[in-house]
Formats: sequence, structure tokens, C-alpha cells
Amino acid sequence: MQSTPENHQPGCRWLRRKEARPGEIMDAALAVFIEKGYAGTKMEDIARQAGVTKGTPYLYFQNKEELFREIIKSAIQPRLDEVQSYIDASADHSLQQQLQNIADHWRQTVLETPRSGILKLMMAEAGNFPDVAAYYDTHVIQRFHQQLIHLLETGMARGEIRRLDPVYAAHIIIAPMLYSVMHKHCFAQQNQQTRLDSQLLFQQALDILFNGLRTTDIQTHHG
Amino acid sequence: MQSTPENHQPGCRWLRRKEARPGEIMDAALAVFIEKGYAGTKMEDIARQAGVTKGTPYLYFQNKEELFREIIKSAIQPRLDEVQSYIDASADHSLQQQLQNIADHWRQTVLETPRSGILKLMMAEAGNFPDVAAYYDTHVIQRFHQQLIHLLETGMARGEIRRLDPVYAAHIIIAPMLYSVMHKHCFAQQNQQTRLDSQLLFQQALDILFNGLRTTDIQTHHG
Amino acid sequence: MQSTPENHQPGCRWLRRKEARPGEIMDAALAVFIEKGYAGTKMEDIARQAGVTKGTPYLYFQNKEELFREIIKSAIQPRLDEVQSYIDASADHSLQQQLQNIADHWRQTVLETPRSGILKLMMAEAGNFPDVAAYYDTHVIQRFHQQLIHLLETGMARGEIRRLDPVYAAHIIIAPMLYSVMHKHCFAQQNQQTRLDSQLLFQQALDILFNGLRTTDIQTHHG
Amino acid sequence: MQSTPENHQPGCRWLRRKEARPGEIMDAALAVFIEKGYAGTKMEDIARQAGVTKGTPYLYFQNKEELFREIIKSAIQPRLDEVQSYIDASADHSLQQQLQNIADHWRQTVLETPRSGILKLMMAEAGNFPDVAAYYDTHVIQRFHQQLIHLLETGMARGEIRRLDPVYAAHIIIAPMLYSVMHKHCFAQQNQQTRLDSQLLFQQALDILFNGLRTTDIQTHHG
DNA sequence: TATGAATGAGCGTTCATTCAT
DNA sequence: CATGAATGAACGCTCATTCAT
Repeated sequence: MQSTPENHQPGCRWLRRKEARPGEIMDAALAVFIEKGYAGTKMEDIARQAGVTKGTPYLYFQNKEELFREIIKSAIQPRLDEVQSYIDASADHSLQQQLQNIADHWRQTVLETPRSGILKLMMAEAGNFPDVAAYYDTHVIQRFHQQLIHLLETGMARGEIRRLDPVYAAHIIIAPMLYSVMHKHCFAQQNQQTRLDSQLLFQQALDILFNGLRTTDIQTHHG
Repeated sequence: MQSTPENHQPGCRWLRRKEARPGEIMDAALAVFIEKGYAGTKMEDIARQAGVTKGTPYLYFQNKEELFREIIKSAIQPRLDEVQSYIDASADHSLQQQLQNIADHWRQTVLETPRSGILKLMMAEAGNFPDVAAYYDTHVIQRFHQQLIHLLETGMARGEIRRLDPVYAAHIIIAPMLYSVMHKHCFAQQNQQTRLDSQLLFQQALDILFNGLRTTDIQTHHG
Repeated sequence: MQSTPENHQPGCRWLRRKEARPGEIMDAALAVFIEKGYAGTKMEDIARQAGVTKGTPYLYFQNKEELFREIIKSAIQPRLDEVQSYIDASADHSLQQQLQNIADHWRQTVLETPRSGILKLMMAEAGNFPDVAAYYDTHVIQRFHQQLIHLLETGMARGEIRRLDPVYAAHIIIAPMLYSVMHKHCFAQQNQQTRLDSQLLFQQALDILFNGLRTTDIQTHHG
Repeated sequence: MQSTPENHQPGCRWLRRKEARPGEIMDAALAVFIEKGYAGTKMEDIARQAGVTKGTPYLYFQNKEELFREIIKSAIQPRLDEVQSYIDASADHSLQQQLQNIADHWRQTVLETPRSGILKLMMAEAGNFPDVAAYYDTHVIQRFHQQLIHLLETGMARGEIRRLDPVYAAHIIIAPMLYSVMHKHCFAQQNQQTRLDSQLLFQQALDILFNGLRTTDIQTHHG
């Protein structure tokens, strides 16, 4: 999917200067795209948010669409293996502990940062950028899904959880994560009373999940 | 769904369908809004989808924004008490059975119909229509949330489930519903391999939830 | 200038039915055209004002422009010789009396009727309908101007007024008439305090005019 | 008048004239509004007349209506006290001399410039912009009317003219001014034979008026 | 590099006009 | 004759994009 930022040969169609400017513009653009959607966002809004004038974004990005795609790409690229390395590093923890760690980490590095908006943005614009959405789905969501499946299978193999379809179980683990993102970006800002403490949410989710996922230790307690 | 715009005989420049038109246009508009978002949707797209020409929607709706709001309103109004009455009718069932019924009913009447798109649309456009989003949140999401809380509290009082914070438990029940909507409208169409069987999803979700929500009869077994 | 209403042969492009409807529509159209101008007037406004629906005016007039032209024509035609015959009938009166009569008559049959609006309409639309304006100028304004010139020349020949350029004198007689029309249609409706009593206006105008137009035989009479 | 749009060199897609533009656009807009009326004028006509493209006027004026109102405002503002100061400066002249000066001045600075069109425009659009028309009436026409009334009253007090209603006398002085404006903008361009020499018109008007307004100098001849 | 005046394709909306009823 | 739903050309206005400065 388009050349990565690193491979900018001379002759590369779009200039990429890896100084501060492009990053500032992408940050600004992300914020505005999340708030207003792709079509609802004016290049001038982005420029103003970035503290530059109308023409400047065009020095770094060929056009609005490329700017949009770059944002998504730049959000996907660096994270592709992040979770995996994180998982590998804690391979000897219990499944519950691993999931707890993943949730905590994700909460701190995604949910509570502007990057959570990428997900919301992808959802909103999937119809207009099906290729980007498919790419995001494949490389982010499904990848994470596979990682969860693997964790669950390992957990089953270890006897930590009872046997069940790991594919759907993984969906059920992902669901509250997506839910918290949508809540944050769609409703929380207006209805202040609708506070959602995501730490509590994940804590309770894991509690509920595990007291159900766990192999019937009840019986074992009997013995 | 949409009454067939195909029934234009050639030679008949237009049909007169004063009663049917608004509904047809709203159906068409919903479909296009969901796909492209509010700003990305052209009135002419809507008209074409409805089988009319660009001027016709303006005979029934003042402008694009009013058409948008009407769609949301018309989706909210009739459902306000639907779930409640459904809940009331099955008050004597077990909690698990009630949740199963709710999930089935919702799947058949919302998820598997175009109306599921309303939720996706609300999420995508919350930034541009904060008032509508807040209204939707209050009257649909929070209301359903309250209903779930009530069910959970009743279940706790009855001893069907163990004591826990019903607010967050309800969030965890809602999460897979929202997840399935997003999946359907954002990714399923492109990545055909990403099939999500929502019936299975909810079935397994309830299985997992209940084998965790269930009061820890383990302890009682201990005594 | 287009065929007159009378000559509607079969085959005539535009139907003219001389019953009530066309007249009602023209009256309505005149009122709205005067108020809003040609371009600012919607055919539906005209129809509503006439108590019919959108399509009806098209049964009698080919299109908006023809309707407009018909109104002007119908206002011009019947008046072409009206003033002349009126003048002829009072040929033996004094010039001052004749002018007084003309002013009274014009005030009652034009200024104080909706027909005064035709003049205002012509002025407003002269740029868009130069042919109509030129026709109106030639056949109404200049014609009246010529009639006044003739009266003034007669008055000079009779020794009723001193010798001066009758062309400009006639302009000066016409000016208050146009002034009263503009006042009525442009300002009087808003600023109610700006009442202009046209009878008084013409009375004083004639007084002033005649005490100046009169040959200075005063001195001679004295001696 | 309008700065030459001709000075576009070929090969230069646009000129940057931030300071000059608003004035150029207003000049162009005034010309087109006068010719075609408000509703009949397309923004693109204005732009073309100003030598720019359709988007440019919107860089300086919010919309068509604001552009219209600005034109009127800008024509009213600077003139509010112009006549008064002019009158004050010639307070010791005879009334006839004062009126002659006013007429000359007005002819040179208004009638024979594009600004005369403002009056025509106000008349044509009074129905669509009643607030603007009322403002114009109050601050331009009635104000001038009051100034004339004051001059006439002074003239009466000085014994320069006989006693009469100064309100209507002032109307009669204004009438030829309005008449000449209408003539210029509505008929003169088409019917070239209808030449109206405004200098002659006012000269003769004053002659006629004064030979009637003058206190009966007849008596003075007696002494 | 950065600016921002200017461009012009494109969309929302209107309304003169048509024609099946 | 009359209606009014539907049409579609045209206009107001926006905003992504360009490029002289």
C-alpha cells in the first residue's frame, strides 16, 4: 500500500520531509478528521489547527486524500508489531494477567491518546475508503484478533480456560475496547454525565470473562 | 426494503407517488449516508438511489440537514418503548433467557435490517451533529443501558447472578452489539473472509457472560 | 409588437381566453411583479395570488416572459388614445385648467390604482426588457410628452404662458407625476410618516408652475 | 471609474489586488445590479464585469445580499453631510443661486457618475429590501428634503420667495432630479433620440420655479 | 519555505416548466 | 380546464488546489 515513508527516493511523487512540520500537520489533520469526518474537514481547518496557512500542507502532502491515507498508514505502521512483542515479553504470565496487561497497555497508549481516534475515523470513513478500511482491518484488527486467538488457544492448552471457540471469544474481548473508543469520541464529549471509566470497564470485563472462561474450577475445588 | 425504482416504464417521465416518496427517499438517504457519511453524500446520490431526480427530495424535505435529522428521528421514535414492552412481556423468564430473547430480537429487527446503519451513522456523525448524537445517546443507548441495569439488578435480587456493578456489566453486554454493527457496516463488505455470525457471537457472549455472572454456586458447594 | 389579444386565429401560438381567468392572473402577476421585480417573482407566487395552482398560468400564457410582456402591453394599449381624447374634449379650457384636469384624471385613474405600478415596473425592468422599455417610452411617456408639448405650444400661441422651450417645460410637468409614483411604490409603504398627498402635490406644482409660466403681463396690466 | 480589468497580461492567471478588489467588485456589482436588478444579477456576471472569476467576490463579501447592502451603505455614508456642508458654505448666496449650485453640484457628482444608479437601484429593489429602502429614504431622500425645506423657509423669511408650503415645494424641486436619474438609467440607453440635457432641465426648472416662487416682484416694480 | 489571493469544479438549492391525472 | 408531483437547467456558494510573491 503506497511506499512507506522510509523509501523516499528522489523522484518519489510526494515529498516527505521528516522534520517537525509534516508531523504537526498530520496531528492537526487527525484531530480535525476525527471530529468532522473526511469530507467535513476543510484543508484550511487543518492548516489553522497546525498553525500554518492554507498552502503549507500542500508542501508536504500531495492532496487531501494522500494526507488522510498517510495518517492512517503512519498510525498502523509503527504499531504492527508492538502488541506482538508485548505479548512475547509476557508469555509466561497467566492468561488473565496477559489480557490485563494488554488492556492496560492499550488503554494508556491508545485509548487515552489522540490515536484512539484513528479507529473511530476508520469506522466513519470505511465507506469512502474501502481499501484503507480493508487494510486497517487486515493489519490491525484481524491481526490483533489472531493474537488474541493464539493467546486463548494457549490458555486452553494450558488448561487455564475451558474449551470454546477462540474466534468468537476473541471478538468478545475486543468488543469492549471498540466500545470504549466509540464512547469516548461520539458521546462522552456532549453528555458529561455519561462518564465511562475505561479502567473499571476492562477490570470488570476481565472479571466477568474469566469467571466464565475459566475451566470449571468449581469442580476442582470440590475434590 | 426500498420500493423498486425499476418500475419506471420507459416513456413515462415520472410517477406520482406522493405518499410513498418520503419513505423511499429516507430509505435511500439512509443507505447513502451510512456508506459515505453526511458530508460525503450528495443529494443527487440520494435522489438517484431513490429513483428520482435531484429536485424531488426537496419536495419532501427542506434541505439535506433536515433529511438527515428526520432519518434519525424516525428511527428513534418508534423504538423508544419497543424494547421495554418486550422486556415486560418476558418478565418471568430467567435473566439468561431474557437476555437471549433481547439479543435475538435485536438481531432480527435491527442488526439484520438497514436500521442497524443508524447506529453507525450516529457514531460517524457525532462530531458534526452533537445535538442529535446526544439525543440518540440519551434516548436510545442510555435508555437501553438503564433497562439492562434494571434487568441485572432484578437478576441479582433473585439470586440469579452474583453481585457486581450493574452499570459496567450492562456496558459489557452492549459492547458486542455495537461491535457487530460496526463490523457489518465497516469491514464485512470489503473483507468477505471476515464473516461474523452474529447469532453465534451473541450465543457465545451469553455463555461466557453467564458462566461468569452466575452467582458463585462454587462457594455454596463448598459449604 | 406581437399579435394583439384580438387576433387569436386558430394556430395562434398562445391561447388567449378572454374570460375572467387571464385577467385575474395578469392582475395578480402585476401586483407581484411590482413588489418583487421580474426575476424575484416566482410563478407560484403569481398563481397563489390569483387563487390558482402552479400549472394554471401556463394554460393562458406561454411562459413567464410572455406573461410579463402581456401585462405591459395590456396596460399600454387601452391608454394610448385615452389622454388624447381627454385633451381634445377640453380644448377650449385654459391651459392651467387643462393641466389641472389631466392631473386629476391621471391621479384617479392611474396613480391611485394598481396601474401606477406599471411605471415603477418598467423603470425597474428596463435593463432586462429594453425592447419593452423602449416601446413603453415611445408609446406612453414620449407620447404624453408630445401631448404636453402641444398643449404648451398652444398656450404660448394663445398668450397664456410666456415663451420658453416647451420640451423641457413638459419634462418639468411630468417629473412630479413620476415622482409620486415612485414615492408610492418605493417608500410610502415602509415609512408611513412619509405621506405624500398627491392632490396637494399637483395643486401646488401647478400653482408654482403657473405663477412662473405665466407671461409677465402682470406689469403690463398694472400700468 | 472601474480600474481596467484589461491589464491582465496573457500568461498571468491572476493578479493580486487585495486592496483594490473590493472597490472594483462593488463598482462592477453596482453596474450590473442597476442594469438587471438584484435577482436578475448573477454573481458570475459581477465577477466577469470586475475581471475576476466567480469565487473571488466571496473573498470580500459574505454573500450576494451583503454585497448589495454594502453598495448602498457605501453610497449613503460619505454623502450624509456632503450636501449640508455645501449648503452651509453658500449660506450668504441668494436662494436661487443656492439651488442652482446644488443642482450643478449634484449633477456633476451624482447624475453624471455611476452613483446615480444607486437611486434607480433603490427604487427597483425597494420591495425586496424594504429595510434598505427605508434607511435610504430616511437618510438620503428625506434628509435632502429637510435641507431644501430649510432653505425655502430661510428664503421666505428673507422675503426672497412668497409664502407657501415648503414641504411640497421641496418635493417639486426634487422631482426633476429623480426624473433625470430614471430617464438616464431606464430609457436613454435604448432610445438615443430621447436625449435629456440635464443641465438645461435644471436651468429651466429653476427659471420656471423662481418666476413663480419669487415674491410678487410685480409690486416691487411698482415702487 | 511559506504565504494567501485567486481559481473553478462541484454541490446544495431553487424554480420555470411539463404533463399524467 | 385545473392540478401539483416531478423534472432539470441554472444559480449561490464552497473549498481543494495553484502559484506569484
